[in-house]
Amino acid sequence: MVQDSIRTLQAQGHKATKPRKLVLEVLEETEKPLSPYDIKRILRARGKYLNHVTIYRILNLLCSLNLAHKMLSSGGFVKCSLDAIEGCHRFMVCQHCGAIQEFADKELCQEENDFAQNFGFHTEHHLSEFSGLCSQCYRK
Amino acid sequence: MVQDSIRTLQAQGHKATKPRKLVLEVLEETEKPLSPYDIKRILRARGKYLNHVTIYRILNLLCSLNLAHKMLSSGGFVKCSLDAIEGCHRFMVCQHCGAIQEFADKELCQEENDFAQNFGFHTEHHLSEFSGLCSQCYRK
DNA sequence: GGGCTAATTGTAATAATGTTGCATTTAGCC
DNA sequence: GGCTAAATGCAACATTATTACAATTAGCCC
Ligand SMILES: [Mn+2]
Ligand SMILES: [Mn+2]
Ligand SMILES: [Zn+2]
Ligand SMILES: [Zn+2]
Repeated sequence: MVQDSIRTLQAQGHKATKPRKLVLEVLEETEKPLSPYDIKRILRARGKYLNHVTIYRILNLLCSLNLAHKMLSSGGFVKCSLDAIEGCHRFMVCQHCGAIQEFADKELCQEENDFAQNFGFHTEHHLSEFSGLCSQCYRK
Repeated sequence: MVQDSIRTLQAQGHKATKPRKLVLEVLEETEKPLSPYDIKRILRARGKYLNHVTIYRILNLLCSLNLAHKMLSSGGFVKCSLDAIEGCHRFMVCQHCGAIQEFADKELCQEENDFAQNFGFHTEHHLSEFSGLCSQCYRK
């Protein structure tokens, strides 16, 4: 919910501005990764004008608060729906329809940590992205 | 080894050109993610001049043959050292020194496939990146 | 509600990154 | 050593991203 994100913003001392609400709404409705200029175009089509500099700044802020995430493969931004496990960002991306599905799994984190440990590597953050077909697209 | 990559190139019907060797050498020596323009700068400092368009094209080719990989988090390119499991690209990145370590693990792939299956998602490709500290940097 | 002020946004200019079409060069082959 | 398809270079352009500073606004106080 956009409203939840707004509350988190305010709880951290940031203002609930109109541009921030607009960006959050677009991300929430679209449910697909969007570039800053995608967001600008979508808003323009609705008669709302945001400067691209503003959009960049808003996306940076949202990511720093884990309210949005920059997709690894495409570089597009999505709204985070889960309270991610600290430093862990995982998504499935349908390569047919583009829909994304966020997920989290403590066990997977643990196994990855153990695995890396074998290399002497001390893991702090996990990023992972699966691409494939969502259930709807797979049926076809 | 650069020589291995060159052989793979030729085996696939591509030419072993001087620019391709230069790009492979830089990637191999550096062992850190590099942008196309990073590569251009490094070569220029050595008195070698490659057009950025050429570098883009070489990196595209190398990635399409799985001889290089575009890092998820930074967008930089690295030389692949392993014959990756089909459609699976995994790296650890030291957030202190920037060194990267490629890895592969069939079991992890299987677990991820199973996990996604619970969402009805049919996984084809796995991308993952851990960030943390390599053994050297961790000791300090 | 109306003013105050720090936070936020807009503007303009610039930098960095990436792409395209076509001329020129070169690797691999005979 | 020539031939030719493949690869590279060049020029122009398009897109994406950042910076400095001016204008606006959200949240707060009264
Ligand atoms: Mn993230
Ligand atoms: Mn790859
Ligand atoms: Zn789908
Ligand atoms: Zn390190």
